[in-house]
Amino acid sequence: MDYQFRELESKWQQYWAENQTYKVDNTSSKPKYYVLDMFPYPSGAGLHVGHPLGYIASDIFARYKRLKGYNVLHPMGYDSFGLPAEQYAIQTGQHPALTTEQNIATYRRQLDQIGFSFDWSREVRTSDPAYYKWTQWIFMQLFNSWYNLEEDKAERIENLIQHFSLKGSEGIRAVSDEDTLSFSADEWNQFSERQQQEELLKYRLTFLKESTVNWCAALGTVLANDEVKDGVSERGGYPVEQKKMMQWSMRITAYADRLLQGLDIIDWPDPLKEMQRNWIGKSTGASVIFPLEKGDDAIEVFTTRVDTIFGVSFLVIAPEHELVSSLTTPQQKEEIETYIAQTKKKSELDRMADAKTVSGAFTGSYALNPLNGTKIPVWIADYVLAGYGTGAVMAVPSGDQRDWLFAKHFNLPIIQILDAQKDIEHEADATKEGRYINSDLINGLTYQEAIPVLIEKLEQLKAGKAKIQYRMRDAIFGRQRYWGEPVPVYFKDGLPYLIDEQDLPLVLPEVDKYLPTESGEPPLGRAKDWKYKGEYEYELSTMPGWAGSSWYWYRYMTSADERAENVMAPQPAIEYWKDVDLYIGGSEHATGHLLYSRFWNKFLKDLGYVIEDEPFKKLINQGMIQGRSNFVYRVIDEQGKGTNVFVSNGLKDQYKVSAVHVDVNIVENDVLDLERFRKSREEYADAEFIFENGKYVCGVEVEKMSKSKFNVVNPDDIIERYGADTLRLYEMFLGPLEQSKPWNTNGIEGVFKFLRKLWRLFHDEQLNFKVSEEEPTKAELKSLHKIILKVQEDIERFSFNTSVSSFMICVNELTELKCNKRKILQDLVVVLAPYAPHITEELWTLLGNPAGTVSFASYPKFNPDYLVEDEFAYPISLNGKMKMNLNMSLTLEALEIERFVLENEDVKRYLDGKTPKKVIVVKGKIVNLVV
RNA sequence: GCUGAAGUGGUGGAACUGGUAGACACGCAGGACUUAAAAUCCUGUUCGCCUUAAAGCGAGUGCGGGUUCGAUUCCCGCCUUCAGUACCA
Repeated sequence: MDYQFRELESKWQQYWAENQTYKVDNTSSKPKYYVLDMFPYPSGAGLHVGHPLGYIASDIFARYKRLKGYNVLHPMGYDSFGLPAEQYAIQTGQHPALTTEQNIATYRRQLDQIGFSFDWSREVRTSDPAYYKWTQWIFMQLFNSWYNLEEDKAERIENLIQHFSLKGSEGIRAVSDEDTLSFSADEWNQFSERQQQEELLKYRLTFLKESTVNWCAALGTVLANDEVKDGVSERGGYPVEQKKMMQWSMRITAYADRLLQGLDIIDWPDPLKEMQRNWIGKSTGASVIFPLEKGDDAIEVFTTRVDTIFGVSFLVIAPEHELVSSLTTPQQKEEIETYIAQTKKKSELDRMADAKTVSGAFTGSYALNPLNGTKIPVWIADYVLAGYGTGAVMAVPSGDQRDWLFAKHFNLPIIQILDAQKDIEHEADATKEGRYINSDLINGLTYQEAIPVLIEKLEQLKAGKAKIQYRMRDAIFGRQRYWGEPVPVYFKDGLPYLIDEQDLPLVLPEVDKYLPTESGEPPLGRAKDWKYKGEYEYELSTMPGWAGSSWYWYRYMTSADERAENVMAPQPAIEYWKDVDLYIGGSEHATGHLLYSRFWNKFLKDLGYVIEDEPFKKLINQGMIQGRSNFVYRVIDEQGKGTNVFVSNGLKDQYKVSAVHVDVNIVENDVLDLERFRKSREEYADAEFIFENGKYVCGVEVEKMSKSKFNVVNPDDIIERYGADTLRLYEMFLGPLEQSKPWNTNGIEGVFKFLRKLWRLFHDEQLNFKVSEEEPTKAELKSLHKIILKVQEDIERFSFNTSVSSFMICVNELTELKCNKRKILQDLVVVLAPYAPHITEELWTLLGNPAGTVSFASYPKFNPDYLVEDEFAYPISLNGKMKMNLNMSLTLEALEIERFVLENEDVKRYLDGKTPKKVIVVKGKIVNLVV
């Protein structure tokens, strides 16, 4: 039989499904290995050829680990809450659950035909109430916890309440809001319920807070910082403005330092770790309090260069700073108000674009340098951000370029503070070298010496202390949307309370429309009779997209039928699987999903629900698959109108043309299929062409893969034409997994030919299955063991593309050797099985093995003896330039090699009578003659 | 601006710890089989020079330097592309 990939692939896919071949047990004597893919949002467009790239890689890895004797967990599911389904619901009135259901069915069908070894009994969907019950449950745990800095971990809120009632607020070191009260135990006990709850809210790890949020009017919701790109929403590109709103937040900042430290122990790509470090943005410095010249108020600043404090010639506070109005003197009032009005008008985008122009206004008031009492003018300027630090900076023009520009612009003094600073008349010099001058008590000291002196002095004066500042903000945890997890909270007297645990899940109610209410409340406000215990108002916002994906890998640890109703994940399962050994996904989740997941994981660990500090031990980023668009060039006539004449790419410069996207599916190797082009659109029906070399060649450009660019390639089409094994191999063959690259179907024939060639090794001329029982030759064994070693090395360093080439080389060699020996082919089948599971399953069965067992065979043992050579064709180079090869025995030592080489006639000819100055011999590698 | 990644034939890419640059594949050209096409197979294919040919010579991994017997690989400077981030005090 010929290689009938269609029959063969569907046969095995059916077999695997019916026999639950990839169902995994939570008890096994084998070591565990957990391979996870970032789960997809099931969009209406279905999978394009770029989506499965990472899944194929992880599947190869999972299958390889199985062959290596591991018990492998490789699950898949859907992040099925999200905006697109809701936007679609708004437009069509169709319930997002229905759309989502349909989209998942499409995804499932597409995934199934690629031949993944997923254990589907463990599937999760974040929008399934049985799943989001536990997302809500985790929210409740967060609400019922606070962060104890003494223990450096989260604890139950009961501990805090107990402490308050016994000792008051004394001795509590917690991550909390700024405005916590100081009280005695008696005072606490006399607080009303309301006062107590209000106070506790300042400590809870999820809490309600008035915060400035990114409000996206077009989407009708709040967005997290990582959902806003360049001042517009990441999804849809709508404008985003700053707005103050009461919002649920997550106290992720409590974990900032642990999130930072954890990066050192996980095996992730460095750029990704770097992104997380930047996002967390830890800076070490000091807070310094500048008392005001008049009144009792003071301005607190954060600085990383407290050593420059004697170079401070003015303070700058953010226009939103709370002291602005009290600082503004009557004479300056108009100027300040004009400036504030002006900055308010500027959008985020303008502010960014405008980074170079200096602007600001003087308040008219002065502060005092706490160390020497110097009078310092206080200015406002929008380069100081209200949200970072204290919203105030001490300006040191001689050491900071921004301050320098400001000082020059407004004619403020520039004070030199280090003798090593040079040319501060022309720009700031941020050096830490040299010794201090003009600096009072640190004059003559170095940077290293000055810091402790200053910190001590500031503490003594109660005017400052060493401080660590983070850029990361607490995460806003609410969206004014319908299609998300309801927050399990109701309100009594305006205060939030959790619903009873036994009332979980709080199921998403039905609404008549998926739009905000007339009074501007979120869509949940439309739900009829939706009240807790028929009485209390529920929270109307829903959880953000990242909620459901922040713990899902634990849900996979048991199959659907084993999932006990009363736990997030059963303890024995967590103890067995522990963490994810390999996580594959895109780097676009660097500061969102991957940070939030680590945060929730650490929290769950603090409370003792999970075991590992870090959830994802090793992570690989797969590169993005870009689209590769094709263009035709329409000739424009003298009137500037488009004609129906199209000119081939190579000749387009001779005409006035406009480029038009053409569907890549009617183009092959950049040559246009004219018939299909004419049929593709009515206006093209009588198109005429100007050819080059008798063909119409299309132009090419790399762009995002999208429908509007007609460059989407659907895996279904590839599978229909070449089969899933070819698709899998080709996606890997395209290049290194981690590199972004455009999809180009042009080379796929080569991979397909390879599989046919492999098939033919097992068959005679008449395509009858035929293998020989003869003993293999040395050459055949060498070829086999080369591939055994190569694939093993490649997979372990995630270099899947090089394995595919090596498979081709191996099959080419075996074809050349006319090898059809069972002892070679059977091992080759196992080595190839992770990459091409269908054809290998078939060949494995033809070889007489029990059906469906190749996945659990043993990876062949590599024997280095078969690769030992007795001879080597040494490259002989002259001054490092390769000239010729000379065959020599590998037993020869350096001196013998040198003699042999110098006696060779051809070498003598190259030397042209000269004697080499030096002869470099590297045994088994190279000979280099230096003349 | 800062941080990170990358730059190799017509194309995707290989060369893993400094040791034969261009493996493997696509495309292209030529050939075999065929009435023809498809499929399959064979040969060639970095560029330039020289040559009827065999062979030979020279250049060559973004650019300019350096270290080394030897550099795609290490070091210094620069250019370009992509990604992240953006007045972070």
